[in-house]
Amino acid sequence: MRISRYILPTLKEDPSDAVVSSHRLMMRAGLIRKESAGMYVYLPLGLRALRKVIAIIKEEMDAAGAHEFLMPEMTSADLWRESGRWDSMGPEMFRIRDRNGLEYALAPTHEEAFTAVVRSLISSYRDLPLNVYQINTKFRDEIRPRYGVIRSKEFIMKDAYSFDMDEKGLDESYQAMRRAYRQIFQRCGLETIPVQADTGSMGGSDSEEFMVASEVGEEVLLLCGSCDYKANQEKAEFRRGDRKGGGAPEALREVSTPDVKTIADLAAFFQCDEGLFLKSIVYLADGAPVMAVVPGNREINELKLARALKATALELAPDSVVEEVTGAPVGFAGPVTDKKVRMLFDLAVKGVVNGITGANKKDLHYAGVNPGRDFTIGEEYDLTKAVAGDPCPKCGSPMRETKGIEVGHIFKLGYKYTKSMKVSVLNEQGRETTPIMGCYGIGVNRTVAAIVEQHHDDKGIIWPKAIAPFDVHLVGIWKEEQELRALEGLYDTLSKAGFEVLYDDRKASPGIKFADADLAGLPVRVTAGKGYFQTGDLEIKCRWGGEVVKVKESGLVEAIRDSLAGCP
RNA sequence: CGGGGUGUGGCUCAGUCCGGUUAGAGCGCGUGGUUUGGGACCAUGAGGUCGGAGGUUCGAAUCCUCUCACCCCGACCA
Repeated sequence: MRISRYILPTLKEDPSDAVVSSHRLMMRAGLIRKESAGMYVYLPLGLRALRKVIAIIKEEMDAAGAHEFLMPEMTSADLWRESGRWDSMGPEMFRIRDRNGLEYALAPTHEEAFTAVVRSLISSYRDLPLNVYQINTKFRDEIRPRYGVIRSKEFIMKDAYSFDMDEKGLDESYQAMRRAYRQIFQRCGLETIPVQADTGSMGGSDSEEFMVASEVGEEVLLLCGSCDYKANQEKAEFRRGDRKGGGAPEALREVSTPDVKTIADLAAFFQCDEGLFLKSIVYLADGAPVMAVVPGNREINELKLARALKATALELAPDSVVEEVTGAPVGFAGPVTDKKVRMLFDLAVKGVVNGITGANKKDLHYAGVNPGRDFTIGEEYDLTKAVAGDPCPKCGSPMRETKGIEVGHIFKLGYKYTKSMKVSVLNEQGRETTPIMGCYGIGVNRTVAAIVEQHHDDKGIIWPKAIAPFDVHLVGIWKEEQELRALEGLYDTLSKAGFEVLYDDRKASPGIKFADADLAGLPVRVTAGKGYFQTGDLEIKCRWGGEVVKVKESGLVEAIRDSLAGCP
């Protein structure tokens, strides 16, 4: 491609609204433009990179035996009503009506749509297993789109759904996707951290997220320093064993604590470790009040709590409910009470000796609180967030925290959709059987952004060769028309050799051309200037580093191949 | 939704506090010329309802009210 006839609107300065490097560089290199908040235009160069990622995903999905579909992006409300998600999805789903008042969703995901087609396509166990996928636009009314293409309202996703006869089959489908995903990201030149993840309200057992470590990541990961335990914070467990307090159990006593409500206030007031307090927080789980009791030095992991409760909706109870449940203003709740409220205790609570907790009376706390004697631990779960430094649940070594961008997610869906949408096939015995599903997503746009995030320097992008929009950046530094003609020949040679060449034939100063080449970040740069016109010397430079290599035209193709081979 | 911030030519920004001629700079763009191995130089030119609406005033980019958009932090969300 000749740049003189291409669209390559590079920017010398950082756009004022881009705060992360991938967004900045994608704008500056002329890959994308913003249409409005959370919506982006792909310019030709950006589209080429996007298509490379898509091609790799397709190849690997097909190789794994999945079948590509193309689904409507506007999906009928009836479909969502069947699964029950028309009501449960909430405002993140765009809903529209046609002129007759019929309701539709701009699909944020396609479980229903795929389940419905597959239902019409299968009737026997012989039709399974089946893995179907598409690469298509998704719409989500994000509360806050940000980081350019990393979190947008409209994005491209590869979503796949597997259907199997039983859990064993599902596991095979799942493992096939685990392998495919590793292959896909590896081929994209993207180093990902597969972590154990929560399956959310979907239920199901296994779940793995493919994360790219990044300061701008929106998820927190806990990684063990010595074994292979990796989990996102929503799921992460940690080894228990901490005993708080000590000595002989003291008598339960009331302590006047006027206006001392928060854990920090309490720690200052009682002059003791925050872990000695039993923080008691009232939630509404599907509308019913519950009290969660955790050590004061720990944060509640609401996902773990919701899972323990098997609740679909969990929210902090409003003050009025707290007062009703505890009989005291907010800040004085505790498990030592006669009131009948469902209580869940974190695993660490039983290890507290002579703890301190709210007395369910205004301005009063109990000290010398001992589990078992002063209250009964009925329901005990892991309810707290793991943080950096906590011991690994597998090996006990301290874990560290990293932020990550989620680029892929695979999980076992279970029967949620096949049951609610009444999918069944006949098994070998001729009995109706409900297939079990798996679900596998990749955020395509954010994969591109993550690659840029992972591979760049202060001058621009450094594309892995598999994703680079072109293979070779041919920089022609010419003055005379005859020189330009000679460069055309060179461009022709390289194109015929099978390279995708971005050829800078512009009448511009060398500085501009080199700067643009660095920004665009194609893996191999070939420079043809004075040396070429005088002695036939060409220069090859790899964007990934290394020295400038001089070659003659006869050895050029070979040298480029070598250079590309040396690139990630 | 709460808090904070920004809207001035294609881009990055100054000017706004303290109202006062034809609204500025750099980059980019057009033309002519000189240049040409790391974002050249000279000359000349085009391009702006100062986000929008209303108001105050002799006079508004500047003050007031409303509104829209965008960015950041948080909340929310699977």
